[in-house]
Amino acid sequence: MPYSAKHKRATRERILESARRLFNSKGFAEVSIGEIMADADLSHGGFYRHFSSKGELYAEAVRRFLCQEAPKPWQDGRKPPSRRKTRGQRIVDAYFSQAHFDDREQCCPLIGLPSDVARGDDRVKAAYREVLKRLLELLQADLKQPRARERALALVALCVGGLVASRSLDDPALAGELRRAAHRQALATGGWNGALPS
Amino acid sequence: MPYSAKHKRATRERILESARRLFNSKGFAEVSIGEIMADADLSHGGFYRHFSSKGELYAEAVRRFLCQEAPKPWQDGRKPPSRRKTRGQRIVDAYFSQAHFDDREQCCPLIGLPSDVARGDDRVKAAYREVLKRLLELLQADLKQPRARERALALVALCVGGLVASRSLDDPALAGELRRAAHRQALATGGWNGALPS
DNA sequence: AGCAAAAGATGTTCAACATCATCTTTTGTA
DNA sequence: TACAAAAGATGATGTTGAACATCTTTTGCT
Repeated sequence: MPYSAKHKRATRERILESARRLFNSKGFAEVSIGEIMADADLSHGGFYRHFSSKGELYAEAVRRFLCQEAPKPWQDGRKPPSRRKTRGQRIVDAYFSQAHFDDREQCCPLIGLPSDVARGDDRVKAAYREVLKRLLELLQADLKQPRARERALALVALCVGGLVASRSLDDPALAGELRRAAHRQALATGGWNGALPS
Repeated sequence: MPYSAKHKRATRERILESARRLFNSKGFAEVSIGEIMADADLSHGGFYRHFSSKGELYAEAVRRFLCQEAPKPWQDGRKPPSRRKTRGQRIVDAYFSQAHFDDREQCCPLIGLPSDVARGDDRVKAAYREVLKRLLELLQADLKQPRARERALALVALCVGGLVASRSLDDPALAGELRRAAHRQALATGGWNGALPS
């Protein structure tokens, strides 16, 4: 048997990785298989050795994206971990950071592909739900206050809305204002207070 | 000159109306010109008597949609206007209503087409900004409290995020919970309190 | 009524693209 | 080193849809 099984898996990963980035920044219909394969340094024809259709690739790529545990660039902890912050606050801070705002490819999938998810098949929707639930549970666990769940839900809405809306604005000043206001509100909702980074 | 100028304008409106609804529920790439023209009871060929390209139609339709003043179904005031509510609260209540959630075609454009706007041309982005600003100003004017602008900005984020995220969920119970939590939080942020309608 | 000009319908062209068939290259195994 | 089987490349096919050319219908005007 030629080619190690490892190689095939690695190639498959390369395709998925390219697909993930391209779909996330441009959306399903705006990306062609040829584009994805070229991005992965392959010819378009080899595609069907790995996936049976564009839709299957999409579901798989989005699912990977939504479920991957790997830390994103905007989640790095380059700054001193600042032990004064709770986990929830760190999440919120990362979420509203300029880096996250700017990162089209690695951003939180909850905001990266809202409309495609709505159109996607069941597997995609299920993955979206899982990710949202995970974020929700993280936040909820952090809030010791009464009505923690409701607050956590509101935080999710604030995070998603703050980023989605500001992403859509062509006025950087207004976009920044919106993002920071949402951030500040999120900190208040979480019961976290202090200076704003980013 | 055959056909009254009125007729042409009316036809153009029909096309725009069909385009608006279809684009809003399915997105740019997923709708064909033929589909739009059929929806408007016209053949695809006549399209170019009114618009020079699909992109132009899109920009125009979205712009119309974003800027139209006509009240949407979910903004109706069928219930007793309840003079206890401020304008801001009425907006927020309408925004988070079940009817608004369900209304794919007439929903607030800020949540209806987030990803298409990001890809759209400058006119589309400018229109999006205008709408968001208008909503922001409405809310801000309603908040007499200190930091009214910041609160209004946070409200916008809550509204957009609450709807976008819950729209993407395949679990109706969780979606409803998220929507109601965002609603409740919005009421608190606005300084409005009272029972929740839906 | 007859005409002309514009609206709308019908059909064509062209490009993009998903899918697939087939050919070539690579590499593990004997 | 030779072979074979799978990976990957090349090229073909069919479909879709945007854009456009051209034909037909409608209707305001004389």
